[in-house]
Amino acid sequence: MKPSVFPALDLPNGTRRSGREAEGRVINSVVDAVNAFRLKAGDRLIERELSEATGAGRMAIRNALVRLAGMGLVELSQNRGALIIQPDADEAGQMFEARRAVEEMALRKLAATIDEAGLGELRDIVEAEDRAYEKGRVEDAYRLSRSFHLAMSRLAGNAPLTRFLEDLMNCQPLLSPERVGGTSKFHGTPTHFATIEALERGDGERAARLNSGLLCELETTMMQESARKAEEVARPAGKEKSSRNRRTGSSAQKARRGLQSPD
Amino acid sequence: MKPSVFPALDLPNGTRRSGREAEGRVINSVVDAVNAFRLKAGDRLIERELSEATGAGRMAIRNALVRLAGMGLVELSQNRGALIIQPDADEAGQMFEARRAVEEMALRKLAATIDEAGLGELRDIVEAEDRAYEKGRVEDAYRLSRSFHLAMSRLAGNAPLTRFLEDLMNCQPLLSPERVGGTSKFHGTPTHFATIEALERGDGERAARLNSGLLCELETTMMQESARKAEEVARPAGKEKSSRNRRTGSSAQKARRGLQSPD
DNA sequence: CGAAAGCAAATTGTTGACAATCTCGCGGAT
DNA sequence: ATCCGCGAGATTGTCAACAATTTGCTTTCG
Repeated sequence: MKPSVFPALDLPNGTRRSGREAEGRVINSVVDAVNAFRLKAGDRLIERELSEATGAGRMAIRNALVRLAGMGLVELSQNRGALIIQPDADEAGQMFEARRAVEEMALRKLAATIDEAGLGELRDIVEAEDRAYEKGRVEDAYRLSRSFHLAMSRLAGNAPLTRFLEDLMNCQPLLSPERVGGTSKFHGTPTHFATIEALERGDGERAARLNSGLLCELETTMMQESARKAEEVARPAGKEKSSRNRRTGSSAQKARRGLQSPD
Repeated sequence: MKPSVFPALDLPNGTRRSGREAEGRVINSVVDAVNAFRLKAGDRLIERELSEATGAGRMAIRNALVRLAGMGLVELSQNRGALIIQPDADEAGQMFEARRAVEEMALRKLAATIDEAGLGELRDIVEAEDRAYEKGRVEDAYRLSRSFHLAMSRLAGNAPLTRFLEDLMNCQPLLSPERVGGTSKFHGTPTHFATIEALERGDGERAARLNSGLLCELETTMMQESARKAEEVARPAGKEKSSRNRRTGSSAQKARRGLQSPD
């Protein structure tokens, strides 16, 4: 029995195989698997596997894949199915830049409009994030950091920008070969606390600057991580013409199932 | 014979009924119809009609509708098909705000990176826009203005932000009951020229300020237009509890075919 | 031994028929 | 006269079978 990238997800007896509900289940499965690093850039999404994992019918799965493509998380190619996108360094930089633009706007607006309830919500998230870091629960910390940035955008009250930010954040795990932000190297909570303080004082400029600085740090860290990994890979087998060649490569695509098996 | 919302679009003999190509044809038809004000907020998109208009098979049409929903242009509801979205005043404001955020970022970046070729491209577009205005070709002027804003974003070199801006601009015709920007009331080319000059001098701040100011003016004009229209409609029949009620209304949905027929 | 051709399995794309649901006009009752 | 139920038609949702394409392996030839 082969292990699946997706969690067991035993279906409650009455769960429908199709419909809008099933479509959402598929989308969540993929997004969660990407966020948990069970799916990596370039991995193939095979309809049968998704069907077995989520219990959804083919129609629901195909719709989900089209929507995931619209979210920019997967790439559809004719007769060859769906791949998780493989952003190169340039595309990754653009995504960070877009995140900065969206969050800057949100923070400037938020400083002028946030109320005590909103501040409380943000504080609760960052405190939970801090506790998760201290206890070494990187998975939770990662999720809470994500919640924090998303909550800032949501509280700013711009739905289209928030949806866009959500899409960008779903791509984030694909920008670097391994998780960054849960390790000792990178710890965002101090800046998160400072950002909340700035918002409290109504200083939107400072909040925006703090946040953009954090995102720049994160970007730098992830790029270094990528470069290090790329060098490691290039050392033993230095014959590849370009890192982009994996896209047409054959057996490399097979490296799925959560653990990479480089040949 | 009933008139269609969609242009004739005689299919070349070898045109396929399905596949990626047909999907794109359907998407373009809908986007074009919205931009040309042949489709209005709340209109239903019926699979059979789309099929007849574009020559696409049902599969291609359903995929296209899912993608259009992802673009935020249509709303899908179970067993009831696809409707063009009906943004209320608040949602419309958010879309303008999002546009300002994206274009501000693009212009600040562009001022530092644009070259003579880019400036030439922008100048060509605005000059054509100006000529179109003078000759009263509002359709062309509208399209060229759109091209101008999109070109600025594209030249700034951020693909995700440009795609997002494209989606936002596709929704723009739905934010006001009738075309704004081709009438004598609103003329954007002087500001467009000034923005190019600012970019030429490397003054990104001024370019961003000019553009945001233009967008604010446009927003104000469109909101006034909306308010005026709403008042007109409310005068004869003042019993509606909320403008949002049309969403569940029955016969009002039937008001399609380019000309509205209020009962 | 390496490379090209070919074959079989796996995967995706498409179609048509059928089922489920919604819409809207019609008729009857209050 | 108005409201409620109802049923035919229209529209969307689902499925299973089939077609087309790709993929990876094997075979064969140089």
